[in-house]
Amino acid sequence: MTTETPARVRFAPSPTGVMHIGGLRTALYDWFLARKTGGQFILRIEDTDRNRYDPDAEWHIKESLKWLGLDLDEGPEIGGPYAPYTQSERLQLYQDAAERLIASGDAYYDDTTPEELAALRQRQQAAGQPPGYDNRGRYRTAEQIQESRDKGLEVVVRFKVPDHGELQVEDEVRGRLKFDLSLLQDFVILKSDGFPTYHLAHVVDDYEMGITHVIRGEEWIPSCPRHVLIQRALGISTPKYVHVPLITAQDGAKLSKRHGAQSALEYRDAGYTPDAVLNYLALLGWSPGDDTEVMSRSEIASRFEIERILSHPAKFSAQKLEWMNQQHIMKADEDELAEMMMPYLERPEEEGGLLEEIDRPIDRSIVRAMVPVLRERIKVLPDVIELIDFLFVDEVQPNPEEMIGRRMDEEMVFTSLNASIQALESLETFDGEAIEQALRGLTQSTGLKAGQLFTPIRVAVTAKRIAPPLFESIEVLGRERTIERLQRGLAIFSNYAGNRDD
RNA sequence: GCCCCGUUGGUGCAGCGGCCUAGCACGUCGGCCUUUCAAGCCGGAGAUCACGGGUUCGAAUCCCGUACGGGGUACCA
Repeated sequence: MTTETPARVRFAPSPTGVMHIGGLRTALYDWFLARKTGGQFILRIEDTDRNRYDPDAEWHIKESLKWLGLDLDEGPEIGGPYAPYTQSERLQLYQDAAERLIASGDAYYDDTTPEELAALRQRQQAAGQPPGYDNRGRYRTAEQIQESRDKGLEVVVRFKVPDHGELQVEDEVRGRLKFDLSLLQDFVILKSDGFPTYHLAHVVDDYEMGITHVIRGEEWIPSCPRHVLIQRALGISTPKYVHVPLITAQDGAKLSKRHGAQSALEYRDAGYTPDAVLNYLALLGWSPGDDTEVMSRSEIASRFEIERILSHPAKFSAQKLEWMNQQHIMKADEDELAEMMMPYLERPEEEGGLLEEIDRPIDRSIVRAMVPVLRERIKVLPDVIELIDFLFVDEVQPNPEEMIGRRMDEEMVFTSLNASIQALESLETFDGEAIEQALRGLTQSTGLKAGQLFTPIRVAVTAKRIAPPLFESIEVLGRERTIERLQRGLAIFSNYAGNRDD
């Protein structure tokens, strides 16, 4: 492995809503790079838009990172050498930077009102011209600005973009990007409320915090020259830029509510494991270079390379995610898997948990015992519920009709039930192996085929047509309850068969 | 409109000038196994590598156009 210098990377979301999986994927790449190079993974909250601020968002972001297991080295609350890590607490820094830019002639105060801007835009549209600021504020005098201030008009600070020239930016994914500066208008760096815009704030912070790699979505490419311009004017270094491709929905459009779950925690609630989501997301925009798909987080972290990040957008496939989840469930440690299943079983019935009548906390030893046969039968964790609920209730309600399987008659049902009751009663040790031996032996003595023998038993014991393997189920249910159910099944079936004959 | 990025089977990737009669995975179809359901195993269908020009002895791979898709064009990030 090549020796790499430790990367300092930051995940810098804006607290404006739930954490989208696109953002999560970016955080993932940050984390992988930090872990692989032995660097730091930093969380920075970019709350410079007071209008869109959502007080719940920060919690949601942290909860999402925690769930995925992306541990932070620095961030709000936990702190770090560059605290604070919330931009609204760092305003002085941005204001100082803006003043420095004004002093050097790279920025200026602008009192153009929103109304004027709107009117300008309208005129441009009417004239068929491209909309954009016309840099009119460049020519304001200090006196004019003061006058506006006295009148109570709002003043912003704009960055002065060179009128012409080409600016090149090195992107780690796409190579050299070129931009024509004559097409870029002067842009706001400090808003009239004293808050910085993204452009100023993140450039200042990335520098202050020693960020080495800026990993962000490709929607930032067009404004990248602004960032480099600010850096040059401030005389600070440019970090490595890593613009990662977008994640789109099946129809190629931006992922949204319409396309199924979008927030990280929704996937948690739906029963996806963190490892599977992490694995799947990692592959959406990156590949290890060979055909390996199912990987542990440490394997991904060690194989992760910026050079292998893709430059084209990836479509999110819920189907493949399901498969990935299944793969991780099948590879998981059995004790851990049982623990992972518990919350889904325990949650209230109306939230998809076990029936209300079943007392909580539920018996985890039952779940644990069934894990080996459950794991390859579920795609998401809550799938276990309908597979094993019969083990938790006192009584089941088998449908006698279902006891008559394919190529079976009533007589066979009676034979199966009677013979199995007898066989199980006389068993010395009641474990899966003994149960299997005893019941399989019955095919000889009764002349029934396996399917004919087991179908009535399955229905009587589980009241299901689709159930986990029988022998394990019976072992976990216990001799007494199994026999009880077989007898009750027999009674129900007799009643059914009797009525049917009449 | 203008600017930027992208384009390999339905989907996600491999491919970084000859080993490609384009490989893997998901999905799909058929079979085997089998106490149900899964899992597993075997096999099939599915791509003129968006299109058109170059460069080269040779291009999915390099260059240029076109088309299509996406992104940006805010006192939002």
